[in-house]
Amino acid sequence: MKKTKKDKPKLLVIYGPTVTGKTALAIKLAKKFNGEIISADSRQVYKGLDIGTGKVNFSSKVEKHQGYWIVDDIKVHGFDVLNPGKQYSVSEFIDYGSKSVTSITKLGKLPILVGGTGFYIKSFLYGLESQGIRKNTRLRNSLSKLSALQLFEKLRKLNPQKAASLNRSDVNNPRRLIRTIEIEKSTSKQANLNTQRFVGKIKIIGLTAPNEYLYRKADKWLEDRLKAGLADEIKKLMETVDSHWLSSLGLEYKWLALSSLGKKETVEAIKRLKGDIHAYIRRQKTWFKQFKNIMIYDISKKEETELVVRNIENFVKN
RNA sequence: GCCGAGGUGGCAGAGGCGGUCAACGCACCCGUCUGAAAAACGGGCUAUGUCGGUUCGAUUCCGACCCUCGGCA
Repeated sequence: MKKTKKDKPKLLVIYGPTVTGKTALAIKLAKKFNGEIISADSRQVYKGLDIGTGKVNFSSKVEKHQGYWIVDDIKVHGFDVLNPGKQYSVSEFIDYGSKSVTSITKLGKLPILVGGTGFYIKSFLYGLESQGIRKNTRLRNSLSKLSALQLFEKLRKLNPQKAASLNRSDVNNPRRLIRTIEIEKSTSKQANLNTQRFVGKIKIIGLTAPNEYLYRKADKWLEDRLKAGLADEIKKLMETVDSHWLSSLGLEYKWLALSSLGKKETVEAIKRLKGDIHAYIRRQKTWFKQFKNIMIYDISKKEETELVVRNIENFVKN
């Protein structure tokens, strides 16, 4: 059978800051439109990070597998992909996501990409040119001792134009500078440039709400997770995983690890954690403008949430 | 009531022996983003308790008042 235009793959994307109910909506939509979910979340990929990453609501029926969960009878790809302590990156996400989309599409189902990691979603949809340029651990180790200023000088010698093009934020950002140098030093730079991206019909739904609304919801969410054993989850992880790795994850894994180690009073840690979550919500919101043709809905307004389903109905039937 | 200490931005808290004062952190707001992205990084916001006095000039010196915290009663 020949493929017609109708066979062009479709992808539904749901993006939004934490606590906007992305997963719950995705599950609802997956049931309604015969879909499967792909989690675009840099922390949910780890096994054992369940409560803190909010993989699912407590009321959901869950069946865990390596690399995916079945939640309320819906398959969610991208959970428990690797063990805690390991490194993950966008590049791996792109590969994983592509494979998942392909396999879901083959089943005749609708792939639904949902997550709060804007960088992953953007790269997946529009491509990541430098994807082929791998990380160079030895180089990174030696560069990690240098200051941002020193790194910048190094980059300027390698590629003055590139150095001059950096914005004020990146000039002071050691991590970004190291990566930029890494790309410059890559011997097969041109050959490795990759322009692969998702090809097909895309529908992007953004979920949001006013800051204060999300802050309140996030604080409540955290209190609930604490009652549900979040601290124990982290203590358990600390038995097998380096605490530096844990705290490099940020948010709950950082602050509760610190308090568990006695480096911070628990009350203080929770307070700071809430502040960090609020800041994270703000940062996530700035990603909305990175997506083309995104339709943004305010979840604090009931009318708008009803529009979402209708909107997607059109996309699916098209 | 008396004695002592003190009142600095939304909070916390430095400094300043009179000269556009005003750090850092937290909160809040805005932003950056091509292999760590819940990371990393950039920018912004608001202040000297009140009223007088001395002085060219007061956040800094003097006085009164108000308030807070200790101690004595």
